[in-house]
Amino acid sequence: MASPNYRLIQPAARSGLELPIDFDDSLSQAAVSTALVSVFRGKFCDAILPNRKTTTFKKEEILYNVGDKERTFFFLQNGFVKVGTITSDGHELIYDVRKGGDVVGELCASEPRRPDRAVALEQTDAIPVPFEDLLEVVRKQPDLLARLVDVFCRALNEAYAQVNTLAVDDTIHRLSKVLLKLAAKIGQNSGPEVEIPTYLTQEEIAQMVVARRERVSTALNFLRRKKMIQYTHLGHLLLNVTALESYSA
Amino acid sequence: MASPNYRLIQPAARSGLELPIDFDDSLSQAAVSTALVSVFRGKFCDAILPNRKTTTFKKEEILYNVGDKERTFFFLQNGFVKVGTITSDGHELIYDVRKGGDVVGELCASEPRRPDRAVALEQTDAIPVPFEDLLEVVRKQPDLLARLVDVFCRALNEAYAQVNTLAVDDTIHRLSKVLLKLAAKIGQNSGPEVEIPTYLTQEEIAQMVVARRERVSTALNFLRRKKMIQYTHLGHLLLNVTALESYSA
DNA sequence: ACCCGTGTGTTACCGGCGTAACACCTCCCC
DNA sequence: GGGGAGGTGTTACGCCGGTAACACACGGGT
Repeated sequence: MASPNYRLIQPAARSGLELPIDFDDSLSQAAVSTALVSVFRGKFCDAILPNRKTTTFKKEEILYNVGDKERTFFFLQNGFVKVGTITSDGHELIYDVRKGGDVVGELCASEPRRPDRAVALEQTDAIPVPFEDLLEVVRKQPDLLARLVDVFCRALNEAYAQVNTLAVDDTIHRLSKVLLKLAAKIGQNSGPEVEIPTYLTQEEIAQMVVARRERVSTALNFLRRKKMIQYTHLGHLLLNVTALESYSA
Repeated sequence: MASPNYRLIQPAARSGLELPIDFDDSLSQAAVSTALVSVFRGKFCDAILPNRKTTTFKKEEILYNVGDKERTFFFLQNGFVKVGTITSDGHELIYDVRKGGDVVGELCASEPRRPDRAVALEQTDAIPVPFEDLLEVVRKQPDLLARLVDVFCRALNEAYAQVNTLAVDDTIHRLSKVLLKLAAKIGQNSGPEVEIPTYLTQEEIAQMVVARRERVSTALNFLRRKKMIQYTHLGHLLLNVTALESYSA
């Protein structure tokens, strides 16, 4: 498990460290999560989470795995988690990344065995809640119903969006969309750019893009040369969201 | 809008009309829908549908379209409907096919504008129900909650399954899986085989497989030569489900 | 009877991406 | 400090599948 080991690439990237100039401030809205973030915040947390124990998962630790039979949702308190599966040919595939405030594990609601898995990207605190408990709370507080439905519906929308991009986009455009999705879901404003506040290997990015790591490496450097992305000293990604949006459109 | 215009292909297919011999009777379970079928049947229908008007949609007619703003679910009474979208490059993409007993339109729950659309494949009767009415019913009859969640969760599972197959399978394997999904969702037992009881053009099948029509044409004939599929006199597909299953595994 | 619209079957070409193979870098640990 | 492990960067090769172009089949309308 080594640290960010990218090396600064060729003259093109090395020669110009100044930022692109065409920024506007529509960036702020990009960092507003469209995900499950805060959907469950507020009333939901108040109704469900008190008197429950939080569990801490270390980096790389598995919250739940493919084939697991317990039906529990996890309410993330902080940290980052990747949600995905292992494909039939044994490779990992990442559907989504979620952070504190989000819920994971919702796919267990209709299957006896989980088809997916969730793994901590950083140390993460989460509160496991049995699905039945959740239903019970919603039954007693019907005003929470819309929020529960919303969680599923948003996930469904994202899944279809993924199908769409797989159907029409090439690797670079899919990569751009993955980066924008990360910005929207876990990004933090960092000056005029948006930072992805966790370290992702190229392999992991490739598992989100659905492409080989080698292609993603080349594509990332293409975007670096275009000044659409750069790295922080920690190897975190720094995204020029507006540029990426106009590129991936 | 012409009728089934496939032509029987070359010697290989023409010379042998006898069925493959290795059938067992595990076929029956293949025709059991894993979809939204009958999830909403029974109590749900009793609670929601009485006193509502059914609308009839002719073949090719649109139940709802991309961009629509009304939030209504449609409870299908009979017929067949394709659910999909129009991609950014203007091509159609089909996520799913549903039949009488299923619900469509659930994606409107969290978006102001529909990202998807539903089109009748045959004449279809459907009962539109505003999403708010649905929530109201569930709030009053909390025992329906699990079923509502189940609808979304199954759709989510299927969407991820689609992502998985796009990530790992080539065209022929994706085609096999599409056919098996159709068998499971709308298939009818017809002797030892399962019939798809509506006519689908190769173009439509291609939109489900996510591949060009030309490739699907070739792939279908490959499967015909292998005796894994055949056509009825109406151009309906007849599937050797066990053979397809062992092939696509 | 003819034509045209729609659907199917097939092939040649070429581009994107998976595969394989390798170089180099950084960190960690012995 | 040397080696190994894990991560990144790059290229040559080959195949799958998109593109384009065309032939044929059928049915409906004039």
